[in-house]
Amino acid sequence: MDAATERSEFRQSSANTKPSFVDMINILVVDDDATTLAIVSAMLKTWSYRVVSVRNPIDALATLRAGKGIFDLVVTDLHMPQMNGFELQKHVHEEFKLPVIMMSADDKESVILKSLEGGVVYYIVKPVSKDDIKNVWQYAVAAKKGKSVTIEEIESAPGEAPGEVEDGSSETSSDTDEEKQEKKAEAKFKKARKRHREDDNEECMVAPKKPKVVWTNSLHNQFLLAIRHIGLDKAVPKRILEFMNVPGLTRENVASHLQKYRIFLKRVAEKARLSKCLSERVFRSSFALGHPALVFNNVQRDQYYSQLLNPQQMGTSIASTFQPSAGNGSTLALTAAASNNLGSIQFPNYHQSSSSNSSRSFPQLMGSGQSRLLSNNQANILCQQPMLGNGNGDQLLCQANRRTADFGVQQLMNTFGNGGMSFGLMNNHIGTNSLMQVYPQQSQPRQNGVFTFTSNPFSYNFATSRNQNSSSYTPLSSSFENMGSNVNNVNQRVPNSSHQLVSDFAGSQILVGLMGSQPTGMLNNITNNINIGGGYPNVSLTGAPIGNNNGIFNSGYMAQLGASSSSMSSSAGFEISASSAYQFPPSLLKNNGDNQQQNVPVLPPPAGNINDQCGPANMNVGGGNVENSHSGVMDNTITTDAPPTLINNNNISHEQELVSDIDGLMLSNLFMDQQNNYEPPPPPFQVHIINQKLMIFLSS
DNA sequence: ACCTTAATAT
DNA sequence: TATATTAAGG
Repeated sequence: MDAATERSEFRQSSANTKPSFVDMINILVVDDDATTLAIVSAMLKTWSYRVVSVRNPIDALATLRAGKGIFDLVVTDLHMPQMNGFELQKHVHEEFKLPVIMMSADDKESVILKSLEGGVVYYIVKPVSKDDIKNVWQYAVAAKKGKSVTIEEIESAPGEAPGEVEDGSSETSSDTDEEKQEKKAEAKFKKARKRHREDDNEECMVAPKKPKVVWTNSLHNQFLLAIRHIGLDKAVPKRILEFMNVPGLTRENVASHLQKYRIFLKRVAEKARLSKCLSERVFRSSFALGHPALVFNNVQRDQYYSQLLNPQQMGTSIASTFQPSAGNGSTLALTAAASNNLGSIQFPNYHQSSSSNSSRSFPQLMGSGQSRLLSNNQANILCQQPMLGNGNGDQLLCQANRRTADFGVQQLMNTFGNGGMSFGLMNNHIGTNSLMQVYPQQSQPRQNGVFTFTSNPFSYNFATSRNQNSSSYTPLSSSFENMGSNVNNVNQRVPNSSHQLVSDFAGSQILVGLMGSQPTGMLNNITNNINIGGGYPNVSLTGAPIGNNNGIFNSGYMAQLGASSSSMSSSAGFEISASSAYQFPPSLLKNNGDNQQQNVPVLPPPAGNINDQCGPANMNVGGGNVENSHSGVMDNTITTDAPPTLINNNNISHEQELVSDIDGLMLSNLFMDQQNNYEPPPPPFQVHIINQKLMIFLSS
């Protein structure tokens, strides 16, 4: 590759296109896990890199020795039996002076920092995405320039082009040797590039263009890490740049991004200020939100399938893209009807029976647009959760997992008096009512499983609940007279430290309702699968039993996918929640004598063909026993005490049938428009629970 | 010298 | 739309 070729290739990269010379770049991939190794290698190859993969660090070093001079870059796993990635990097650095990229599922900041400080040029949190590795050529090029430019540097003309930022840090900083070395290489890289640009000017008078920085998730995370490390108040472009230590990245790039980030923060703060229900504690909460890395397309899903089979390293990437729906025009059309100050909820796609209520709209999801910045990775200062709410102070806080400390705080603030958490759907009379509560989604260990959604259940999921000891229930107001209440085991359990995954579930895209519970007398241990291959199977749980360590499981699932979409970025908030209350259209209610229920929905006519694998019901919303043991208080409600049980089309017990009815109703409604026409189903998606992480796979 | 902000360009 | 650039003021 001659200089001109490379130069033009470099320019091509300005449009975020991969320069074709990557097919000259030889990458050694090291991972003891064959699956990951294969995946990463394959991904690299799709970007036209030359790839050699080895299963262990020893082989890696041997390969490097055997092919001395061939390789440009080493991509290695961190955790390997013979020698970990750190050690391998040291060896590679000492012996071959090659740049090393680390991969690991470990997204702990400390580990990432240690890696970077140790000289790793780039840290990729598994799962590795194609985008993560698309541009690794930059590291190879940077390193090569660092070596080859030395002589040219002398003859190159001094002076910077406008906009080109001199890396003054290399002289002034008190960095480690490794850092200095990297910075040196970086500076050389820049100078080399600049030199080429000058060549351009001479040769063809084409104004050179720097490659436009694409703020990939990982890059953004590096940015956030830097800010977190430096402190928001002291985080200025230069320092961020120094900390990020990304070859080719300029201070202007960082400044631009920082500007955007600050605008975002301001907007979030302003939104919050306007929300009456938002107390500071909410802001301080660490939400398990926006872990968009958990939302995958098919390709990524397939990769995860592989990893599912090799669960050695399932981690959550801190790299995330968080794109709530409201930003792309898919406003969630929830309406809240409230004739009194207690509020109620109306779902948009069925008839609301409580005619006395006047409707008012829910606003859009908060945090649309630049929502990646909202994602809850550790460096997100505000850890803000997007939320629904209306101008009347009603808030639907989509809260996912929270840290232990927050529970304490939250509970102190909770004036509902029923042991529940005071968020979820709340109105502006917190403390004076105990109507609607969506309980916090708590981190609970859960087993792997795969939900397959072949259509789009469209519902919100609200809860009333019983308290910790299951002895009393949150009363429902008359304004909810038609609302079924799926009372689940919402007893709270403060997750222990090992469960306090802030990244456990996505927040705004995914609100997970896998709520565990302390064992109570009313709850049965659960080992059942949920709706496996039968019943109302469009939500079929085809995986292993889901439950927590105590065998306790929530009894309700609902999901909401706000917009049908074929891409991650335009997908709307997805919600799965355990506890649920639902308002049934009166036409679909019947009196179920056996259960003395006035509000038992009738299964509506199915849409389309029904067979054992498809039907109007797309989710199994709960299961187990349906009872009405609280008629004095909740005489219009259905409660499900037991965890979900297998629903079998061929042999449905009475209780199960009831639940099935609910399922059918709910889910069929989800696809009915106001005229009771069924809406076409959205693209299929899947929900996977893998190693306590919930992932949504959207079809692409 | 660098940062911030706003406006505008690409 | 996201990022870059520029200009002006601190």
